Amino acid sequence: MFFLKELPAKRMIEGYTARYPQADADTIERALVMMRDASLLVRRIDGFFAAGGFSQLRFLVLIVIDREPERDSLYMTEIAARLDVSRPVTTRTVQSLIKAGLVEATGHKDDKRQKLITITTAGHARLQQLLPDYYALISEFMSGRAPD
Amino acid sequence: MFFLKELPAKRMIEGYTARYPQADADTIERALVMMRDASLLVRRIDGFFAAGGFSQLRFLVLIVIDREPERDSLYMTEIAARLDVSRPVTTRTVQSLIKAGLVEATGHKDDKRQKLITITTAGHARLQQLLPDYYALISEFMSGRAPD
DNA sequence: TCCATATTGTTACCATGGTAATAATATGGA
DNA sequence: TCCATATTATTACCATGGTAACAATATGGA
Repeated sequence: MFFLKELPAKRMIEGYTARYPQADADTIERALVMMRDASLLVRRIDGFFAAGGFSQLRFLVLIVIDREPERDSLYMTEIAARLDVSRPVTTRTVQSLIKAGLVEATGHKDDKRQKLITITTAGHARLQQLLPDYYALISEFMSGRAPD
Repeated sequence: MFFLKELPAKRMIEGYTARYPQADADTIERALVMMRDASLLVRRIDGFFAAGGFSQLRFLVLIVIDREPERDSLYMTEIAARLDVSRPVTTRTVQSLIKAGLVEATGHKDDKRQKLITITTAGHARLQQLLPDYYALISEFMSGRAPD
């Protein structure tokens, strides 16, 4: 997360960057605007999921399994890789999804270390229920934002 | 933070949004790209500050006090408001800055509840030391990113 | 004036991200 | 074959965001 309600005036960034020619003020300002807008949107999304006792990461776990072509399940490590999140966080998130009955785990047929995660019927239902509101929230947020 | 290494193909978003005309696929994709890029940049910045035993939020507290026109100090609530961060987090962050000797607190002249936070000489030095690398990091990140 | 209400900063606690270390299992080269 | 090494998932713990509740203090209307 990045917080700074009022971004620095471009004049101020220029004052800082004048000594360092590799950092031009326009680029810095674009980055600060991006981080602030993204943080506000993430905060809104987190609030949306938290209100339903859920979380964005749990939702994204369902998404990456659901959208996998040719397959309907993924191993823990594959989920971590597709989400670019650490494996301990994947463990915790998937366990909460199992507890909620939205996914289930089965063992690999010969590698006993691996766990195959599959979305349950309830998980698919939850995903379909959340998607429209999720997209509507993003769409509504973006409509109130200056174009890039 | 938002994680999803591979964003959904626009075709997939269209599949989801076809039923919900208010959410057009281009807008959604733009939001997902923004959140992913911003999360990657924030992660890089957090790593940069953590490597020096610091944090982005501590840095931003110094920034908002330093850049305040006509004044060289701010009250806790003012810091929280300018950073759009909760007051408990402000308390904790400012306390760590005090412990590090980078800011100091004095009381309001008649309102005994309020605390005035001022940057010390060491704090100004730290700020000047961090700024060039901070801007260079952002600049370098943005140069490897597709334009909006 | 004085008491209900608001405000300031803090504490306590929860959620969710990370890294380091570990146990169980697989693998591959001597 | 078998032992060093790698990989998978997990546990333990840390950092940093949040809200709820609190004590101290200020304020304003009856």
